[in-house]
Amino acid sequence: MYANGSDEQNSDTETTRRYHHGDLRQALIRSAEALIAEKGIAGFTLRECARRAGVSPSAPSHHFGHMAGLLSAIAALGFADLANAMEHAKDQAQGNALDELQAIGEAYITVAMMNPPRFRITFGQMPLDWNNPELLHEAERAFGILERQVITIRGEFGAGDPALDTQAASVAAWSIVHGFSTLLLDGRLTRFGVDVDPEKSVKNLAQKMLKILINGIEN
Amino acid sequence: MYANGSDEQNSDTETTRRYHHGDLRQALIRSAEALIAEKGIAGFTLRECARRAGVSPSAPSHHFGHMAGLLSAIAALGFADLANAMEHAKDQAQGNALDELQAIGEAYITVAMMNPPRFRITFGQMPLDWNNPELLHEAERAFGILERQVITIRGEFGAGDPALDTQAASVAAWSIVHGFSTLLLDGRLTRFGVDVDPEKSVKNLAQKMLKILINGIEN
DNA sequence: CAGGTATCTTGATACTGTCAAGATTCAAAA
DNA sequence: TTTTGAATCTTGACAGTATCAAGATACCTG
Repeated sequence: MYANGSDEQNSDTETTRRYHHGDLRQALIRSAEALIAEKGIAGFTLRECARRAGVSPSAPSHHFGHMAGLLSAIAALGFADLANAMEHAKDQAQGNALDELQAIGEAYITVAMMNPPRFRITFGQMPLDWNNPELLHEAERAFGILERQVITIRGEFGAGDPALDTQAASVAAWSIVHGFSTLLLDGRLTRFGVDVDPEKSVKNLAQKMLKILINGIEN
Repeated sequence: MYANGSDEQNSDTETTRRYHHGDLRQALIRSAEALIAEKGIAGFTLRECARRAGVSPSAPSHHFGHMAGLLSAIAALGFADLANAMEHAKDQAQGNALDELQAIGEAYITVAMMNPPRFRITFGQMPLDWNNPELLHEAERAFGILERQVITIRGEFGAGDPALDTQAASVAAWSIVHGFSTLLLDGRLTRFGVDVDPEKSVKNLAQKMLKILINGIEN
C-alpha cells in the first residue's frame, strides 16, 4: 500500500503508483500548505501531510529530517517570495526613494495575502531550524531590502536631519507592513471593515496607510 | 499521589498537600505562562502544565474544559492588560489627542514586553475559543480604544480633510504597534540592534517610531 | 450528621513525532 | 547486461499527547 497520491483506477498512466514517489519533497510542501489552509496552524500534522501525499508516516524524514525541517523549507520559500516581490516592486516603482518604499511595503502585504499558510509558517510560532542555511540566506536577503531602502532615503532626503532616524524609520516601515499582514490574516481587522476579500479594498487601504507613514518620514 | 505543587518535607504548613488544590485555576494559568516562557509556544503542553501544578493530567478539564479553554482564559487576561494599560496611558497623557495616541501606542508595546508568553497566546496561532464571553468582551474593549482615539483625532484636527482617513489611521496605528511588538518578541529586530533588553532603548525607539506615525497623520 | 456537589484521579482510546531496521527501486560501475 | 551501492520508502515500535467516562475524595450546605 501507500501508493502515491493519484486515484486507483488508472491502469498505467503517467502517475501510476510506485514505491518511489518521484517528487515527494514538492508534494509534501504542497500538502502542508493545503492542510494549513484548511485547518489552520493548530491543525497541522506531519502524519496528515504524508497521508495526503500518499506516503507512509515516516517518509518525510528522509527529505526533511524532522518536522521543523519541512517547515523551515517552507519558511525559506516565504522569505524568498518576500525578497523577490520587494525587489521587483522597487525596480518597477517610478519616482524617488520614498515612492520605492511605498511599493516595497505594498509588495510585502500582497505576498502575505497571496499565500497565507506560507506567511504563517514563515512568521508564526512553529519551530524552525535556524541552522538551515537556505532559510538563513533568504531571510537575510528579505530583511536587507527594507533596511537598505531607508538608508537610501536618508541619503536622498534627510541627511543631517536628526528627526529622520534611520533605525526608527526602518523599523517603523517593517512594523507597519508586518503588523498589518498578521492582523489581516488572523481576521482581526474585520471590525474595521477589512477582509482579505475583496483584495482590492485591502490594497487600497494599504496604500493610504503607507502614505501616512511616508508622510511622517518625509516631514 | 499528585499532591499540589509544594515540596515534600513540610509537615502541615499552609500549603500541605491535599486532594483539592484550592486554587488550581490560577496555578494552571501561572504554570502555563512559565512553561511558555521557558520552552516557547511549541513546547507548551497541557499535561506539563498539570504536572507543574502538581495535579493529574485531566484535572485542568474541570476548570477550562479543553486546552483552548485555558489558553482563552489567558488570552482574555492579555486583552484586559492591553485595555487597562491603554486606558491608563490615555488618562495620564498630557496634551492633545495625538499625544494621547502616542501614549496609547507606547502602552501597547510595554504590555507586550512585560509578559511575552501572555502576548504570544493572545495573538499567536494557538487555538482559542472565541465563544468564551470573557475573551470576546476584553478583546472588544481593547480594540475599541485605539479606534475611538483616532476618531477623536479626526474630530479635533482633520474634520473634512480627505487625506485624514479615519480607517487608514486607525489601522496604521494598530499595525505599527502590533507589528513592532511581535517582531520584537520573536527576536527579529536584533539585526537593527533592538532587543527586549535593555527595555529603555526599546521604549526610546518606540517613541521615535510613533512620532513618525503621528507626524504622518497630522500632516 | 447526611447528602449532594465540586474537585481531582484512574484508566482507556486514538492520536502524534521520531527512530531503527527492513524492503524496494534506482543508477552507475563492471 | 549484471552487479552492487546508494537513495527512497515501509514497517514496527516507543514515548508522549489531548480528551473522555467512571470512580474516588473532599467540601459544604441543609
